[in-house]
Amino acid sequence: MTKAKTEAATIRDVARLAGVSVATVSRYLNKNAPLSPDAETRVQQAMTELNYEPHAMARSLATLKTNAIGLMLNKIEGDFFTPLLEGIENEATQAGYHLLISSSASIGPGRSSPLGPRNTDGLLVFSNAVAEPALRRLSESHFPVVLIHQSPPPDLRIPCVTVENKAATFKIVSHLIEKHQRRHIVLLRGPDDQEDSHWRETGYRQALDVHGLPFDPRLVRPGNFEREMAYRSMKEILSEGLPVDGVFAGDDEAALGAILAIQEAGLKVPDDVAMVGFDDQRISEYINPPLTTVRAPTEQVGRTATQLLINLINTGEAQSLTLLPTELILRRSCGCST
Amino acid sequence: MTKAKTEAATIRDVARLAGVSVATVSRYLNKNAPLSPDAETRVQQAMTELNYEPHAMARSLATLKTNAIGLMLNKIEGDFFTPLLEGIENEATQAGYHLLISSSASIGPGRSSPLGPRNTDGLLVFSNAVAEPALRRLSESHFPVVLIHQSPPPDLRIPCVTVENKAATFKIVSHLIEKHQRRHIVLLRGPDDQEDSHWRETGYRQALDVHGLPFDPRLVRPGNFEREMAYRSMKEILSEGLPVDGVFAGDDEAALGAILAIQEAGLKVPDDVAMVGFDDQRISEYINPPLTTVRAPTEQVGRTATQLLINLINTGEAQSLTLLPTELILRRSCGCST
DNA sequence: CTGAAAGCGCTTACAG
DNA sequence: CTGAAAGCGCTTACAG
Repeated sequence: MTKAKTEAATIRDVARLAGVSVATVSRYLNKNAPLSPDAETRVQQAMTELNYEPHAMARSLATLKTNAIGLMLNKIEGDFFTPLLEGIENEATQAGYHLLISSSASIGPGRSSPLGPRNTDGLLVFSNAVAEPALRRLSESHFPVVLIHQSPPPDLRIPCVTVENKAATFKIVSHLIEKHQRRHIVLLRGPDDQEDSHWRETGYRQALDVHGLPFDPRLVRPGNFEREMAYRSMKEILSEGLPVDGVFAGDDEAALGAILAIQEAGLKVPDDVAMVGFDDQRISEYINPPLTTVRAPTEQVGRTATQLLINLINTGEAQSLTLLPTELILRRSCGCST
Repeated sequence: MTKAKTEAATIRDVARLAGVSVATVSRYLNKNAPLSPDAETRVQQAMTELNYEPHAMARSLATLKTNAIGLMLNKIEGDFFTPLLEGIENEATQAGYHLLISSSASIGPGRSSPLGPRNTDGLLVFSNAVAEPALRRLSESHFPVVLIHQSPPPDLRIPCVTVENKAATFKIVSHLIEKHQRRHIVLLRGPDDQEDSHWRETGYRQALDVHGLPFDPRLVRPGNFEREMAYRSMKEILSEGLPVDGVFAGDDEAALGAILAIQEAGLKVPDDVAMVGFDDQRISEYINPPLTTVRAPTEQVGRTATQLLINLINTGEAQSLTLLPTELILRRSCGCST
């Protein structure tokens, strides 16, 4: 066992060396009360001489503030995870907060969440990483929570930040219809338990609607934001002989699988079937043909959510819904020549 | 301000309700002393009735253990970050530790590291995220630290886990020489302050050496593990008219830039110039031609480092060097036909 | 402007 | 097996 902790100087040591009381040192630390210049310099000196650093835990216990925020997510994976975390970590440490991370995948079932009021001042919850009952409990005890890419249950006022899924999907599907004259556009749906899926489906339907195209349920298949699933769905739909001239794949990952299925069927992207995705993963620019897709400001999502959470911690208030704008990235898979 | 904390039940509430002393509840919690069955059930009941959860901070203060480990890195970015963190987070929470993350990039200069003996039981340090003097201080106070992808200063015994950079590079460069008869192989060097760069350079030189090829300093250029830099270096070397028939790019990112430069010069990969990288980024499989490279077990690096750290915390001992094996991924850019 | 003292929620010798 | 009490390192009314 290490003894590092017992060797470190405490506030009492500093007080003794400076010839002042513990309270005075504390006041110097927190700069929350006037101090004589004399005392100030003596404390200052003692602190540097002892190489003193306040003990975070002790301070937390005394103030009932932890100066930490927590991030809960399902699983650490995927292209968007890094920029999301980068945004969060940046804002958090800039605001003087520590960042605790926990993925529910690695918590054994049954064991309760390791992150909560006991060790954080507030929580960032990504997608459906925290089940509704637990969310409800947190919310009812007025514990600061901000949701990312998921809206709260209708009766709970928990702030949420996400991206313009619906509008972006509307735009990209409309692009297929208007610019490239596609009429039979497949939708590869995302997983049911992710809210992004639903908004994207809504955007897809709206785009058909506005352009007077009929909604054909046979063109809607599971894609699950996965390459494999999308591949199989696409294979299947092609084998059924339905007329298909375009695909909104749900996300880029699914687009990968769908493109493969199309090419294996001897058809061409985009000539025979135009393809669009969502996310703008890094590889989407490199595949053949390069993928037309939607870029979401993921780092910004992280930053904004963190700012909101810190606001919520400090003031008790935060905007309830933040929708960040997305950007259409036109490449060759839709038929554009760029 | 939230009042969540003052509403939560404390150990005292549990004791009162159960009709026992605070000490008894504590003993039940820690299961570190015999307890009468009667007391046990009463405490048990009181705890569930009050929905009691021990306060982590208070416990930390009393035991001088934080039950948290910290991860320090320079910047949250890149393809390997996600698997690394996944491995770390998994091991940490499985062992009952919290994970604190801090990137030095987001700490203002001057401000001291937010992670240390005050709020963690041990630190994982990635690459050169912590400067040597600070590392020395930690090590001298016997604070548990494990280094990732970086060895300690020679006089410090800090455990380190990394991958077989040298052996892997030796193998992949030898492959270029033996299987594809390349004789003029460029080395695009990584950044000087990353240890990986040096081992890879050593592996490159060894491969030339063993095969009786002369080392030509004109073939060694800065690549910096960056696409842009590699592109420029490659452009330059090609314009100088040196005979070049192969490139070890340092990493995949650099290979991207180098391939572009070669193709822009009207040459073919791999026919005119064979290309190999290091990392096996996700896109490396999708580029044209698909990149031959080295795959490192990044998640495993994270897991192993975390296990070592926890061992170090508990026993004071840990293996000083762990070298994880890598895997050669043969694709078309080297001339293999797969 | 400054100090003595109580308290934050826990753990752990020390007695019994 | 169990309780009273001191202590972990800080902060913050309360007096002065």
